[in-house]
Amino acid sequence: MLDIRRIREDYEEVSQLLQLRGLNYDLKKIIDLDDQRKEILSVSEGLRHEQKVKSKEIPELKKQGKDASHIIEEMSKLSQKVKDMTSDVSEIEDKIYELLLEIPNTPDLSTPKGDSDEDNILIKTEGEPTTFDFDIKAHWDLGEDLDIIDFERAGKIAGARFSVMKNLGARLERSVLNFMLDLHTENHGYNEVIPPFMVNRDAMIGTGQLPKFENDMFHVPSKDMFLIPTAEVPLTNLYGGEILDEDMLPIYHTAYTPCFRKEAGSAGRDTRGLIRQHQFNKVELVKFSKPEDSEKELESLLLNAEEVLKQLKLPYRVVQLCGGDLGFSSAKTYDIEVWMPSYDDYLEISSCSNFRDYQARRANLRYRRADDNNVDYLHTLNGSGLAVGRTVAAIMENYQNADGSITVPEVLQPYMGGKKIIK
RNA sequence: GGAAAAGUACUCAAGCGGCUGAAGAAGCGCCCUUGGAAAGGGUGUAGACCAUUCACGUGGUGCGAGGGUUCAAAUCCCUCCUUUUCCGCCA
Repeated sequence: MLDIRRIREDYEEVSQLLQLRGLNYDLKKIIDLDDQRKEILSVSEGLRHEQKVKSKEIPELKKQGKDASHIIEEMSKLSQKVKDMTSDVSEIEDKIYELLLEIPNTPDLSTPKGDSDEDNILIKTEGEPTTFDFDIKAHWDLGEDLDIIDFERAGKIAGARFSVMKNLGARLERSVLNFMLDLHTENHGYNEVIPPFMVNRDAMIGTGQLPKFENDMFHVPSKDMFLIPTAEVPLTNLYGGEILDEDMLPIYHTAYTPCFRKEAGSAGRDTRGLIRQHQFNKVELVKFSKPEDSEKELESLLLNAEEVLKQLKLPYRVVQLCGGDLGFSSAKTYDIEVWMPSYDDYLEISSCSNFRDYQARRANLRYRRADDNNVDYLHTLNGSGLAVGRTVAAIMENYQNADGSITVPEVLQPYMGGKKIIK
């Protein structure tokens, strides 16, 4: 969440940055409440002080065998007043907190204005869209024809937007995620984690999914827990409430997890194939960095994610998201989009974001600086490295052959038991 | 899921409702001793957050979390969380 002091002191700047998102937020109300809070607080703290000093007289009097009832009576009134004011203060604090939770992060200055992906800025393009000298198939047709994906039976046991991977399809999925994890741990310096796939409410608030987007999440009522929509949630909250030493930073984590999303509001979109599922696999990259380093950490994170596509020799491009497309908690996001032949277009396969101190404030992630021993919020970043299901789909489509078979990308062949082709 | 015990500062640990805005130990800082170190002696030592102040400072909060009782809570009551042990179930 935003620092309330920053909202007060840089009111104009914060408002203008938020306008890049194309929506208006009522910051004045927060400031008004904060004014109220301060006013009541200073009075109640004065009374509290009086209460503490005076109540010391009671045991003194009692020790001397004197009657203390008049002081006790007086204290009783004072105590009630303090209690009332304290609860007023905490009521206002709760309100402020609730309002702050609803305000998204301020976009980076470089963020283009705009309200759809058409306003995103093209950063770079790698490779050319794949060309074919035959009629191509979409990955869902390839999958069924090769008997490596079964959508119908998935519907039977779970419903729409689920899939069953089988045979070499299951093997391919596993190969892809192992390849990604190996690349990031062995070449890019990430430490592997297997986190819980369900988290509590606090964790979901910490990264910004709650309270605003509860409808998009799968909820387990009996435990009031949520199926994770991304490994970002458990990983980013890993050090919640802690104060890390500066020499621990930066911390790089990578994790494979399934991700669960209701995809509410996307009815009718991408209904076929692996693109938009209620459950999909993803390898996530998460970084904790010092504030002054987060900008360059985002660039290297992006390169780490790109490297997967480079090694798989899949054509892609990178865009910077405009204000309207930017995620709630993010200050700056690059999307990597892979060439998807059946779409005849690029499709998002990774989102790499710098959240700066926004999530750190929510999740209470801090570190102690070595030079002056002061405590400060650290910065969090994350990116998909990559979405596994979409990567599998992209491989299937880009590597398809005229006879309906699929060539296995070279770097995956060791993971596929040496197999060079799926047919 | 059932039963029991426990959660106090970086760590260990004491704590009869007011003398605990938290004993003691260890650790760490500084000083003495020493040629230098160790040992020994002395001495200092919550962290974080909030308010206020130009600042030194002052005030508030804090004993797993949140409520409650009381003039007053680490201490009494309730709920929850975590850890350990035992039982049950289970990959």
